[in-house]
Amino acid sequence: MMKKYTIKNIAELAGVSKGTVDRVIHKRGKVSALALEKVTAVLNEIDYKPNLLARSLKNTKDYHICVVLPDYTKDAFWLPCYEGIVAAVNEFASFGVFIEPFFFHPNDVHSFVEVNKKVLELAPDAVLLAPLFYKETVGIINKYALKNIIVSKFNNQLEIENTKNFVGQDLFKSGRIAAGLLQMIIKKNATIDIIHVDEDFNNSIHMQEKEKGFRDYFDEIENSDYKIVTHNSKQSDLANNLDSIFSDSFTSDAIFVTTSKVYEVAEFIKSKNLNNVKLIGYDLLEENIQYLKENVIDFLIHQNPKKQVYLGLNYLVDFFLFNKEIPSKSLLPIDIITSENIDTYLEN
Amino acid sequence: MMKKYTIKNIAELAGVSKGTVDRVIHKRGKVSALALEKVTAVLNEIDYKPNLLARSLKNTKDYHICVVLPDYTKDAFWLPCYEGIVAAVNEFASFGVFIEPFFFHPNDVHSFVEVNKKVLELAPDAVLLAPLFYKETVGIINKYALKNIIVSKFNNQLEIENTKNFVGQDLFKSGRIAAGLLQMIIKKNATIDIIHVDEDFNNSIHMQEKEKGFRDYFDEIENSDYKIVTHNSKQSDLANNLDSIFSDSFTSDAIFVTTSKVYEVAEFIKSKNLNNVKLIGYDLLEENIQYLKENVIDFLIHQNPKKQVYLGLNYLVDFFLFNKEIPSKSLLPIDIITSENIDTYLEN
DNA sequence: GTGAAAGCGCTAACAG
DNA sequence: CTGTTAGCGCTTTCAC
Repeated sequence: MMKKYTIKNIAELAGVSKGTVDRVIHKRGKVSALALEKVTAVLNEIDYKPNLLARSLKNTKDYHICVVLPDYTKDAFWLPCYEGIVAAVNEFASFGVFIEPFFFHPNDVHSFVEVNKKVLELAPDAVLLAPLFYKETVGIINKYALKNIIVSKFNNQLEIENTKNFVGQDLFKSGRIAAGLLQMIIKKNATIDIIHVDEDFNNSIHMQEKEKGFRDYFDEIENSDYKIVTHNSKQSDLANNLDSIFSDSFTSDAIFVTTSKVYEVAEFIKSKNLNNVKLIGYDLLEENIQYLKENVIDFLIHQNPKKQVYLGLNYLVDFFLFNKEIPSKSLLPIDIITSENIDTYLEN
Repeated sequence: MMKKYTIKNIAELAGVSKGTVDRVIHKRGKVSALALEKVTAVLNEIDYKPNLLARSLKNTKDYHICVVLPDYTKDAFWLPCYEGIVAAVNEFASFGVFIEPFFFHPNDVHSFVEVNKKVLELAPDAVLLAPLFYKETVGIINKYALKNIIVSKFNNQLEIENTKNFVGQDLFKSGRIAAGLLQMIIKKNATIDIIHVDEDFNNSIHMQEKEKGFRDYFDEIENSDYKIVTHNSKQSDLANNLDSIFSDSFTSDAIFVTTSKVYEVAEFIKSKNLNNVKLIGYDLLEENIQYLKENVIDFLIHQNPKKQVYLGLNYLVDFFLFNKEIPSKSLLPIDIITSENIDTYLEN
């Protein structure tokens, strides 16, 4: 067990003052060659770890972080993100960090732009945002950059300059995972339908990436002939589309829904008693959990939105308070959820 | 956005001194009714959050935590635990917390006792331990308690008095999860073998709990007749036992291995070309990962030992530094791992 | 180029 | 019972 050193100790050992030690440690210059040498000699001898609490205390500055995300009353997918924010607000308030959520309408570019304008005027220290709309995000991010506001993204991995980091999942892989799971529980060369359910198509890059991964998996299987058909459907047209998927001339063995709207498909399957149709989709919405427990949905893939937001905020806080580096990208594990392990995730 | 208040602010608002405010906040008494009233009035008005950095800085005490766990060179299961320790050591050293690992031999009660004796003499502030041996653990924990050393447990949930908390998983549930996964990929009323592979039987409560959950799941399925046979096998006898499981007169459709030694079974299955036998087991050991990727193992259940240790340590640190409460029990999510999502867990 | 000193917010010791 | 004061470790300002 080694002794703990403070700046004062080092100053004494090197025969200089605390101020000089500090200048050396932070490379602030204005140090004579001799002093520099004496201090570095000591530093090399011992294992000095600055006391991060003290360092941060000195900096009595308050930090302000805004989170820009879709309104969870419009799309329940975003509810856990809000919970992540609430958790972070409580956790970090005691350290002088204020976190504030700002909501936009998930299908309305205009509200996205407006809300970002508002945030821009507030000039917080950092913004964590769900960049649903590519073009508009590019514009707004540049404005943030001009004001030296740090921007982090979560959930949607748009390749954009000037952002500090991204927290989310690898969507291609998540598509492959869905495919791997389905393959295990369906017969060889089955007929599979991919359904992209979304009100608008702002989510389309997301969904396409998942589809690519899904198809990639089945393409790799040798001597096989799975029939995979893709459908784009607005939520409102879904019933019609499903009717035709299960019409006399067609039928489906399994369905992969690329969004959290899988409960809509589950409802249809349950009502039509299509008990043999395998179903896989995304996210732990109330309705999805219900259908999972009833085994209408076989698997859910957990995108962990709460953790995404919390982690994104945590990175920023550690950066501000303790100068910790932020990784440019953190891809979270992709959790497979069944009716059996769901509870262990909900307890959290 | 609300203003941030300090003790000084409150003192001014209440017309008393900082000392008095501190006494009120910490209920240290020795405060006149009038002063008490004035201060509480102010506290009710505003939302005061003490600056935890400052509070902790004042307390210049160093904390010492010992982790007692099996030697990972004897059983690779414990390697990630060690990694969790290393991560925590680096993370928390800057806050004046020293964390030190102590290893015992996983099959040797004696070494467990000896190592705990050594730790006891060091008299750290807290001990995080993997309580492999029930009886001996009870004895040692009482000795820790006498010295006011906080004890936390991880991995093995022995019901023991005088411990601060437990981090681990619900083993019964993990057995059910294994069952649910197998059921999806085997034919109805298949023959299933449960194999408890372990050198000694110190792990037996662990394994039995998993078996209970596993059987519970199949018992619940109506109108079914799955044939489930349990085998206890030392690692050294495993080949013989497997030979008899797959002898002419018997055969198995699926195997559930209740420990991380599933790779031993995988090796057998691969060498005998038993391609149709489904296999599920525990933990992300190198060998297990290899067989998972080759699809010899169908599923692994991830017990997240690294996270268990890190979280256990994190609780202790937050308790020491910031007085955060420690939950008496935290059950981690039970992750389902396939050849497709394994990489997303390894990147971490 | 360097040291001395002040102060971040909180706690604890001490004098009154 | 209460106010003042010193000091945790670090940073920053200000004389010299």
